[in-house]
Amino acid sequence: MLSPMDPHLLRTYVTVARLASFSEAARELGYTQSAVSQHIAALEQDLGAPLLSRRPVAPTAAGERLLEHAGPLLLRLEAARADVVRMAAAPAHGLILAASSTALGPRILAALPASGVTLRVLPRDEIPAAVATGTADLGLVDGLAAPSDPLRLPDVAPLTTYGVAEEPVCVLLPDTHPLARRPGVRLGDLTDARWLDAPDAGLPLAHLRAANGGHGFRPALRIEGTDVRALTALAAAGHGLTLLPRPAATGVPGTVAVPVTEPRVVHRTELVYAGPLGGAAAAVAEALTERT
Amino acid sequence: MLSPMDPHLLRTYVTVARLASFSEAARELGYTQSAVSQHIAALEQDLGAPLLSRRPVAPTAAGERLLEHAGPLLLRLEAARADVVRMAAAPAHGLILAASSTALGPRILAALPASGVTLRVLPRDEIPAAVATGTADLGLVDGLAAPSDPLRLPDVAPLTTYGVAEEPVCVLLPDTHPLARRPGVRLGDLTDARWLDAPDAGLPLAHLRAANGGHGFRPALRIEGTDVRALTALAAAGHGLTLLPRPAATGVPGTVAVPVTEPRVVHRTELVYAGPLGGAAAAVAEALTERT
DNA sequence: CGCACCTCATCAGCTCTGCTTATCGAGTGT
DNA sequence: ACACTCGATAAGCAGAGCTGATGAGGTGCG
Repeated sequence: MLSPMDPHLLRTYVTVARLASFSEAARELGYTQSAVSQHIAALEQDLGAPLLSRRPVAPTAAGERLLEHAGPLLLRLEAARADVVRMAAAPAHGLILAASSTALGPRILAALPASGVTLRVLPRDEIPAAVATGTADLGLVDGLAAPSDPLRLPDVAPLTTYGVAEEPVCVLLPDTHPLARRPGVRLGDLTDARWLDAPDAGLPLAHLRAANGGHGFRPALRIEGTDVRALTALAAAGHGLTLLPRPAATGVPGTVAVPVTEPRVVHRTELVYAGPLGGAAAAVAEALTERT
Repeated sequence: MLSPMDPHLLRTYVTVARLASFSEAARELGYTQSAVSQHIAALEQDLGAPLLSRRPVAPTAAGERLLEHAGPLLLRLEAARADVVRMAAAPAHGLILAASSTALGPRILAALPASGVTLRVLPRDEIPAAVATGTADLGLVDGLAAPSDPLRLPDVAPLTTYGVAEEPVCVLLPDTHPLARRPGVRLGDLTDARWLDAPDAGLPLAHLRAANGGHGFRPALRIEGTDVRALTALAAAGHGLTLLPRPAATGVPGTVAVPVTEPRVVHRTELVYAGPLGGAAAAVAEALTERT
C-alpha cells in the first residue's frame, strides 16, 4: 500500500496555499522556511505532480484539487481525536451549545435551563464541525427539508441527530407588497423577485434549488453574519424578500409573514451530538427533545 | 495545535482490531510484533486512553469510537491521493464503470458503448468509495428518494453527481398474493408483511424508515450479494416481498410488480464521478446522461 | 544599469524518531 | 510443572526530518 499522505505535510500545504508564501507559512507553523520547502517537495514527489506554482505562490490545478480534500480531511482527523479524547476525560468546562440563529425557536429557548449553559451562535455549516471537534457539546442545526425528512448535514464525523422541531416556512414581505394579503404563496411565483441572501442569518436560498425544480433564486443583496434583526429590518425596508421559519418571521413591524405552500418544505431543527452524552448534556438534550 | 494522529498508527490500529492480534497484524503489515506494540502504545499515549484490552485483544469503548472514525478517515485519505494523482497521470487502463445491480436499468444498458468499458457490479455503498479512490472512473448509484431529490451519498470525497433516471418503485409480489391485483399499494399497508432484506441486490429497506414515519420493516430473510435473479426467485417462491425499480420488477415469472403509491418515492439513478472527466469517460457520461 | 533585497531551493550536519533484534513476563493448554 | 504463545520492554542502529548556511532567481529602486 502506498504511504498515506502525512497530515503534517498536508497541514503545511494548506497553510502555504492560504498565505501564498513559504516563509510566512513557516513562521505561522513554527518551522524554518527550509522545512516548509522540504514538506512541499515531499508532497509533490509523493503525489507525482507539482502542487504549487512558485513566484507567485499559487496552487496548480492538482493543488486546487488537493485543497478541496485537505480541509475536510484535517477536520475529520481533529474530530476523531476529539471524540476519542472526550471518552476518557470528562469535560470540566460548562456545557456549550452551538446553534444557528434561526434554530433558536421559541420552544428551544423555553427549554433552555436558566444557567450553566454557554450558547454559541455560529453559521449553520460550522455547527457540525464544532460539535465533532468538541468545541461544543451539543449543536442545534436547522434547515429546509421535506416534512419529516432529516436534514442533510455535512458528515465531518459520525454524529447523532434528533429532530426537535418542525415549523412552517414563511416569506417575509413588506406589508405594502402585492402578495402581502395572501394566505399563502408558492415560491414558483416569486422566482423573479428580489431576494435577500443571508446564508447564516436566514434560510439559505441554495437549499431550495432541488425543491424548486433546479431553478435557483437571484440574490439581490447578500448579508453576512448571524444577525436576524438586520435581515428583517432590510426586508421591512423593501430591499428584498427572505425566507424564515414562522416563529422568527411573525411580529416584525412593517412586514407580513406569508406561509409557503409550494414546494412542501418545512423548517426543521435538529439536535446533534457526538456519541453518548454526559450528565449535564443529557439533561439539556432531554429538555430540548421533550415533545410538548 | 496537537499532533494530528499519524495515519500509519491508525492503519495499524484498525488492522490489530480487525485481526484481534498484534502478531497477526504485524505479519500483515510487514512490521515486527514489537513495532505494532509500539504503534498502539503511541496512539494510546497520544489520545490519553487505552484503546485495546489485551488478552484477549479487543477494542475498549474509546477504541470502538476510534474505529468508527478510522475507516472513513483512511478512505478519504486514499481518495484524496487518488484524486490528485489522477490529475497528473492520465489513465492507461480502459474505462471502468462501477454500478449497483439495480442501477442498470434498460436506458442505462442501452446507452453503454459496445466495447471498451469494464463494468464492475458492486454493493451500493462501495461505489462512491470506488470512484473516489480511482478504482472506477465512473459510478452509477441508485436508491430511493423523493421525486427530483438527489440521493444521499456518503461523502467520502467531493464527488460530482448527475441524475440520469427516475423510475417508479414497485413491490414484487407473488401472483397469489392478496394484493397482487391492485393497481397500487401503500407501504404502510405492508409493514406487517414478511420482507426480503437484500441491501446489495434490491433496494435497501433501511432507506424507507424516514419516508415511512420512522417505522422500519421487519426483514424475514436477508440476502447478501448483488444477484437480482436470486432475489426475484425468492420473491416468486413466496419467501417475502421486496422493493425494486419497475424495469427490474416487471416480467418476473410468477410475480406481479405493483407500484408503490405512498409514500411518494422514486427509484433514482445518479452518475457519479470525481472531478473533470477524461475523453473516454466524458463520452460515456454524455451517452448516459442524454435525455431521451 | 546595477545593486540591494526578498523568496524559494539546496546542501550539510545533527537529532531524535521509529524500526529491528533480543529478552522478559504473563497467561494457556497439555 | 513445563512448554508454548503472545504482548511488553530494552537496547541499538539507520534514516527521516529538522536547522542553519548558502545559492539562485526575480523585483524594485537609486
